[in-house]
Amino acid sequence: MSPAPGMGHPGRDEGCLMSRYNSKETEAKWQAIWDQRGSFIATEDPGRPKYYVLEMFPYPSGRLHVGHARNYAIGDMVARYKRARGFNVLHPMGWDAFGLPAENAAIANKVHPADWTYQNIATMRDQLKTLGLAYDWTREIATCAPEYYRHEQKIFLDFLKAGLAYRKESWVNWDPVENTVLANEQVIDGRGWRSGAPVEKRKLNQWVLKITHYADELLDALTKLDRWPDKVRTMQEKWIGKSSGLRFTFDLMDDADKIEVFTTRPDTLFGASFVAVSPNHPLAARLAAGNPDLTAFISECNSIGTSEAAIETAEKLGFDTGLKAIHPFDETRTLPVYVANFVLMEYGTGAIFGCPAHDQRDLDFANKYRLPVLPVVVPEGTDPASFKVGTEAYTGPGVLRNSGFLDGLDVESAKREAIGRIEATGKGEGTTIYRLRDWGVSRQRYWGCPIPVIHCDACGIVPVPEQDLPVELPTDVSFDQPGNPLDHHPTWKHVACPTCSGEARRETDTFDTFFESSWYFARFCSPHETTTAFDRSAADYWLPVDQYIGGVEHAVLHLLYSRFFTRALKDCGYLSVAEPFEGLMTQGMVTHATYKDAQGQWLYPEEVEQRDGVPVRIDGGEPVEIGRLEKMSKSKKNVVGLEHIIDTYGADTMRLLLLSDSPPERDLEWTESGIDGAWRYVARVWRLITEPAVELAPAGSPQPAEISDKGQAARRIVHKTIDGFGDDVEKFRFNKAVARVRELTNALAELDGKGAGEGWVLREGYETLVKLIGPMMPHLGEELWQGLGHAELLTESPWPEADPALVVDESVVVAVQVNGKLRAQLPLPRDAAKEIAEEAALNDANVQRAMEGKPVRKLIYVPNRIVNVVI
RNA sequence: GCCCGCUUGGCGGAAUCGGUAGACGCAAGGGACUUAAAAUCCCUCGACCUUUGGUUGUGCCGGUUCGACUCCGGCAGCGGGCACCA
Repeated sequence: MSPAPGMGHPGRDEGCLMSRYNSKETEAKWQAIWDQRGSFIATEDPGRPKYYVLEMFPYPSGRLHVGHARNYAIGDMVARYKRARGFNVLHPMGWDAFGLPAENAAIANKVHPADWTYQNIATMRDQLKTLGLAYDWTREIATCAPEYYRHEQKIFLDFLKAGLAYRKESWVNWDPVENTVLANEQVIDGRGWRSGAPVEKRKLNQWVLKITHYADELLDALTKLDRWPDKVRTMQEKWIGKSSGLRFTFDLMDDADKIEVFTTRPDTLFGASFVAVSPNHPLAARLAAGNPDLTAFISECNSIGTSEAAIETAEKLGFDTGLKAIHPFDETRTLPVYVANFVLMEYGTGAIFGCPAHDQRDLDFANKYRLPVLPVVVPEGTDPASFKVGTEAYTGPGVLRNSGFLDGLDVESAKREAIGRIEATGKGEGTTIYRLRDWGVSRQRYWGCPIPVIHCDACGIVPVPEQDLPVELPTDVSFDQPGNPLDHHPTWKHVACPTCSGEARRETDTFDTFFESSWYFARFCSPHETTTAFDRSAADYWLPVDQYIGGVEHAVLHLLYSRFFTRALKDCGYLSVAEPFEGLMTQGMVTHATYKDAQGQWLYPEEVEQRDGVPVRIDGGEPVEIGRLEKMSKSKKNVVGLEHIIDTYGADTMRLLLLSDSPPERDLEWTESGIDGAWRYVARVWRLITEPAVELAPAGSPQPAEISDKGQAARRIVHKTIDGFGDDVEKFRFNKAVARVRELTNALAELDGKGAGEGWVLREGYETLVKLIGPMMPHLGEELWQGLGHAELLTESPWPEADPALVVDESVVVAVQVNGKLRAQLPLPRDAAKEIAEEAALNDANVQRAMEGKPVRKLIYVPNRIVNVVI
C-alpha cells in the first residue's frame, strides 16, 4: 500500500494547522505517561472485585503480525473497559518460548535457539509496546527461562508422586536418513520434509500424563462452562469421546490366541463379516514373524506416519491373515481375520469386528475385498427381504433381522440383549471407553524443558532430587549432527545416581511445549515467586481467569490440557480451582492469501505484486502461484507486518480497524482497504472535539434548565449509545460497538450548538464519546480528554452511566404487512394498545389497496414491531 | 476419512427471542469548494420493472409458520482441528 500524499494524511505533516493529529508523538507521549505512573500494575486488593483478562501468549516467532494484534486489541478493549467499570484488573503478557522453530532456525542459520528466541522476544516486545496495550509488564514471563521451568520440573515430580505420570511405549515418526524423530508437521506425504526419505514408525518409551484419570470430570464440567462457546464445548466433548459398548474376545480356529475387540454396535454382531486388527497389534507382529508378505504390508502401513488424518484418509487396505475367528453366538460361523490399516491401536483394543451393512468404513472395506454384506437392522416398515445395502451403509434406527435371538428388537434393546448374552458366556462385558488418550509429553528435542529424571542401571528411574532443580539446558550444544543435541552432548547427560551414586544418565527428552502453556496463566499471579510455582494467596485471589481470549485453533488441545493441568495441580495441593478459564472467547483467524514461486518456495506478500493482473515477484518478475487463504503463520510467510501501518496511521487507527467490521469470532481476511477509512474517523473525531462549532459549557457545569428539542434528541442518542455500547462490549460485539460510536459521532457533528443548552449537550456528548472510544483508541482518548480540560487521566476515570429515562424512545415505527408482505410503516406511541395499532394499520391507504376489499381473516400484532393482516 | 464451524449487495458486515433484510463502514459514481489537486462537505448506490408503486432477493433444494437470514431435513462450497506446528 502506498498512502496518497496530502495535507490530511497522517504520513505528512505540513505543520500549518493546529488540527493535525500527530499519532506518532501523541502515542509515544501517553505510553510514557502510563508507564511512568505504573497505571497498569496490578496488586491484589481483597476490597475490590478482581477481573483477570488474558490473551493467549504468543510463540516468539520473530515479528508481530496482524493476527497477534487482533487478539491483543480485543483483550485490551475488555481490560480497559472492565477497569473503567471499577474492577481490579490483571492483564499480563509473556512468551511461550520453547518450540521447534527455534531449532529449525538453529539448523538453517547457525543461531543458537536461545539467542534466536530472546532476540525475537525483544523485537516483539518493542512492537507490542507501540500498540499501547494496558499490560502489567512487571509480570512478563518467558517459559524458556530456568526461573520458569524449574517450577515445571517440580510440578512434574509431584505428578509422578501422585501417580499422574508414567512411562509408556508409544509410536513416533522416524526419519531413517536424518536419524531424527519428526513432528507430524514435518512429515509431508509420508516423507521427511528435509531428507525426502519415507518415514518409518518407531516405538519409544516415553513419559505420559494421565489425563484419562479426569476424563469424566473434564466431560461433565463442560456443562458448567456457560461462558464458553458451544462449539468449543462440543469439540471437547467429541474429543473425549465417551462411548459405551461391548468388549469381548473372539476365539480363533486352530490357534490358541484370542482377539479382544471393542464395539459400540453389539446389536450388529450377526451382520459381522470380518475381524480386523491394527498393523501394530501384537497378533499382527506375531504372524509377521514368519511371513515376509505381512511384514512388508505392515511396514507399508507404518510408512503413513503417526498422524491420524493421514491414516484415515489413506486408501483402506487389508491383509488376509488366513486365520478364522469363531462367531461368539454361532460356533459354526467363522470370520476371516485381516490386518487393516484403518484400525488404530490407540483406540479401544486395537481390533474390531466389521459389520459392512451398518458402518461405512467396514462397507468400503468389504466391497474392496468381496466380503458379504448382510443387513441386520432394517428401517421400521421396510420389507427385510427387499432391503439392500449398496454403496451406502445404513446407520439409522430400525428393527433387527437375520439376527437369531435379537430378531424383532429395536437397536437399543438389541444392544442390551447382545451385551447380556456375551456376559453370560464369560467372553466379555459391557463397558465404557473414551477416545481420549493419555498425553504423551516426551519430545526428543533440545529446545524444551528437560524432564527431571535420571536413569540408573541399578536403581531404575530416579527423580532428580528437589534441591538439584532446575535441571538446566546446557548452552554449549551443536546442531551439526542429526538427532537431539542433548543426547550427543559430551558431558551433560552423565551424572551420578542420586540414590546409589553409581554412574547414571539424565533423561535427554524434553517436555512437549503444551506443558508450559498448561499452567502459565496461574504463574502470572505471582510471576517472580522463587520458592514455589504459585503464591497461594495470589493465585486464590486472581484465579480463575475471568476472560480468556485466543484463536479457535486451540479449541481442543491447549484448552483441554490446561483444564486437566488445573485439576491435577489442585489435587497436588497447588491451587484451589479446578477450571482455569471461566470465560472464553475464541476469535477467528486472520487469513491472507499464500504465495509460492516457481520453485515452490513460500513468498511474503510484500515480495509479490500484480503486473497486468498477473501476480509476479517484485524483484525478478517471475510468475507467482497464488495459494488459498490460510491462517497467517510465519511458516507459510503469509504474514502482514505492523510497522508501516503503525508508522503511517498510528496504533489507534489499526486497533480501530481490527475491532470494526468483522465480528471477533469470525475469520478476517486481511486487506488494507479500510485503513484509510479508520484513519478518516480518527481525524474526524479529533477535528470535531478540538474545533467545536460553539463554545462548550465548562467542564463539570450543571445541566441547564432549558435544552432545545434538537439538544434533547442528541442527549437521547448519547445515552442510548452508552447503554448499547456497554452491552456490545460485554458480549464481544465490538464491530457493533464501533458502529454505534460512529452513529453518535454523526449525530454530534450535526448539532450546531446554537440552540438552548446545546453547548452543555455538546460537552456531555463529546465527553461520552471520548470515554467510549478510550478502550479501543486509548491514546486519542487521553489526548482529547486532556483537551477537554481534565487533569486526571482518562485511563483512571470511571465509565459513563446511561440515564434510563433517555434510553427508551417515546414513539416507534411499526411495520404493517398484508399476508406477510410489507405495505406500510406507521409511527405509533411506544407500547400502543392492540386496538389503536390495528385501526391505524387498517386505515392506511396502501394497506387498503393491498387488501383489495377482502375481509380480514386474522390479525397479528407484535407491540412496537409489526401488524400482519391476513386476508 | 472423522469431529467442529462458516456462507447476507462490488467488499467487510447489521438485523439480540421467528416480526420492516442491508444499520455502520469500505469501494464506486455524480456534484460543491479549488487555478489544480489533496482534504472536507452534499447526493446516489442489491437486482429487475410499467417507479407516489410493484416484483424479486440472505450459498443450493425442500419443509414448518400469518410471517424464515433466523427453526427442521438434505446438498454444495470454504475454513479449523485430528493428539510431535503453536
